[in-house]
Amino acid sequence: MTTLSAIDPERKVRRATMNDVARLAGVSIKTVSRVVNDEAGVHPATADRVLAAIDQLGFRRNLSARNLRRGSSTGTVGLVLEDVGNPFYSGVTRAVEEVSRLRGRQVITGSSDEDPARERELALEFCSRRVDGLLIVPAGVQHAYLVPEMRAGTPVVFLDRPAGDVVADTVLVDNVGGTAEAVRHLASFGHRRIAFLGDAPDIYTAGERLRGFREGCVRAGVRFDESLVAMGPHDAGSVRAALHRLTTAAEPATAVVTGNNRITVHALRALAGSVARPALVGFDDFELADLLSPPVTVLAHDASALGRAAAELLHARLDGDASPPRRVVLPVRLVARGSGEARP
Amino acid sequence: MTTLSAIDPERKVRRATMNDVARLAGVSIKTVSRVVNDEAGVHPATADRVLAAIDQLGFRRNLSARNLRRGSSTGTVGLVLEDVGNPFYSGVTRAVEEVSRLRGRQVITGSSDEDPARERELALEFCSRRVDGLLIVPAGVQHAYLVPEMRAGTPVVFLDRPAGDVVADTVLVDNVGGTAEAVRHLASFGHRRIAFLGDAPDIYTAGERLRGFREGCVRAGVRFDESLVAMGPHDAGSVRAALHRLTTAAEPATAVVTGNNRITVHALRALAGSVARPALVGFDDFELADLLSPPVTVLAHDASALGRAAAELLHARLDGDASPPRRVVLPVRLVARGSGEARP
DNA sequence: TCGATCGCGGACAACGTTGTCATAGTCCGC
DNA sequence: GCGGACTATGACAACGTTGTCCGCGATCGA
Repeated sequence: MTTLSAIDPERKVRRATMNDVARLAGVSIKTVSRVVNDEAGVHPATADRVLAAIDQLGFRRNLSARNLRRGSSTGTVGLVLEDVGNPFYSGVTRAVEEVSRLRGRQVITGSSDEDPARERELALEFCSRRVDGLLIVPAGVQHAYLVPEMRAGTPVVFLDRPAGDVVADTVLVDNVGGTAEAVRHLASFGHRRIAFLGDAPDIYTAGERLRGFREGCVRAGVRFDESLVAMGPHDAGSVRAALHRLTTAAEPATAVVTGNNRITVHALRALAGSVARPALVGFDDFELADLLSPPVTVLAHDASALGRAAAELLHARLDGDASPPRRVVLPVRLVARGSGEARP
Repeated sequence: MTTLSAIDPERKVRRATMNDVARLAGVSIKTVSRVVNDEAGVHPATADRVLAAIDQLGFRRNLSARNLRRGSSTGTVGLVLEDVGNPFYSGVTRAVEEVSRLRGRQVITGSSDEDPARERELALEFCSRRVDGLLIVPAGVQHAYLVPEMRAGTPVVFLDRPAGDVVADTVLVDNVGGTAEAVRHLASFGHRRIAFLGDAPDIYTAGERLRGFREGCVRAGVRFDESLVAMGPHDAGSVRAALHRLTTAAEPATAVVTGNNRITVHALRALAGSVARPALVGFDDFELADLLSPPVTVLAHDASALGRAAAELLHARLDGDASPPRRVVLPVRLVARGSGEARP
């Protein structure tokens, strides 16, 4: 095994083009193209010469040029989400990558950090790169900026949250049904003072989950108390403060529904060590929830399923599916593990 | 707010080009180019006409063509790792994205699933797309295939594991030192029968951590016992089986060092509920480790730091840094939380 | 033996953009 | 009124690739 030097003094070597290969092999550039593309009609001996030249020069065809010339697919898909670092979205990313790979496409990702301007910037940048399609977890509610792109034939699928003002394929999870189920579950154990701790209400999922919470209260015959709702806290400190307020009020909450995985984790950390812990059901499943004590009852839904469904929808569009836009709602399952089963 | 139709009957609209814009605005294509690129020397009135035409046609310049023509940067970076879905790597991805964004580059990712062929395929595919640089978590040990690319000026930075047979920038964590420290820690609490549960030994990090384990034993005056080493198990079942074997042997292990986050999690799940749990120190930190009971002592290192260091090294190369290849080793910190502090 | 066919290879244009250079018009000072 | 400097714009080629079409020699069928 020889160890090869990485950074050569002879740095500024121009990349070999088909022209260079053709010259070295003593054929025309078109013949090189034929060899590279496995086209028929090249004499084996000629092909060998060409392949040798390709090898010698380290030639690698320029996909930009190819795509430009062919005017067809660039073999890429753009994925705009909130944060690739969040385990939930990284699960989505992985699934999207998986599906796309099977369809011969690469994934370009970008994190919007809940900033609508950044979402737009990323999506349009991807369009400039002529991605074949876009998968977007919307940060904002205005998506008219995508209309020219969609009209130009770039299919767009929204996931996790719907678009504000365009009609397009959308894959969601059952936020309302899930949260309502959490309330029903807690009420069935006798809880009457149930709090909801959610993210900023202008985030679609947060709003929907609050709606589900409200509906769940109505259905379970539990009084919906505005003062038991805290929308917005999503970092450790604010979650801790909100939780403190909710559990030390005059009529304190005996149970809490947390609106997403991050809030759940912050809440668990805030509650660790406290004596009288409220019962808790968290939206989003997370690793090790089963190993905590008490194990955490969650509203589970599958990040992979979400990514897979969205990517498959997108690829169906790319394969020519021109049916009306679809809205897919994936189920949410309550996984009872213990934290939601304590009596008040 | 008007709701706009997504999939039009008038689908097959060709994307507008600068030519179309030029025709509509009644100027030459070059003038459009000037407006799009904010070049000086265009009459404001002309520029307005052009901008109006751009807006009307939904023109968005084709970056493929631009990059082809300019022959310069494509503004992309390729990231090949094992699995974007793994929280550790998604942290890396996020950091890489962050750094790249500040430098004006997009990230294309691909998961190799520990398959060297797939790693190679992905890396070369990225090269065909003319990424400005490559970040690779090697799956295999042969990287000679990258030499032509590196010679052609594509900088490559390896992260988390070194390359097999090329000299290039590399960012690693202190695997040996970390694991040795774990052994020292356990030994200081009186453990003499310490087991190591690692991934397949042909994975670099697994091998290094085993080496660190061995060194740690020597230094701590603990007998290194081959029979207390299990290399390879990395799914729930095999980890459970290995753990069972190690803790029920004639001279059972009283403490275990687990070789990465997945193995740690499987081990914790296998040990949950068992009465006499061995002390445990896991390589890689993970969310909620502090909330388990007992809280899990880990060898922590920062995924973000790893990604950031690698991405910054890469961008330094892209900015012309031609110094000899560097090897950066990031520290590993033992975070004592409880699971490693039980006496035998 | 002659025309038809086939296998192989090449010349050329085009994809959408930008760098270079040219040109027509305007304005200034002397 | 004229040279020169400057402004605004355009014509053209080129980036690296592939599709179209054409040519040349060999082989084949009648």
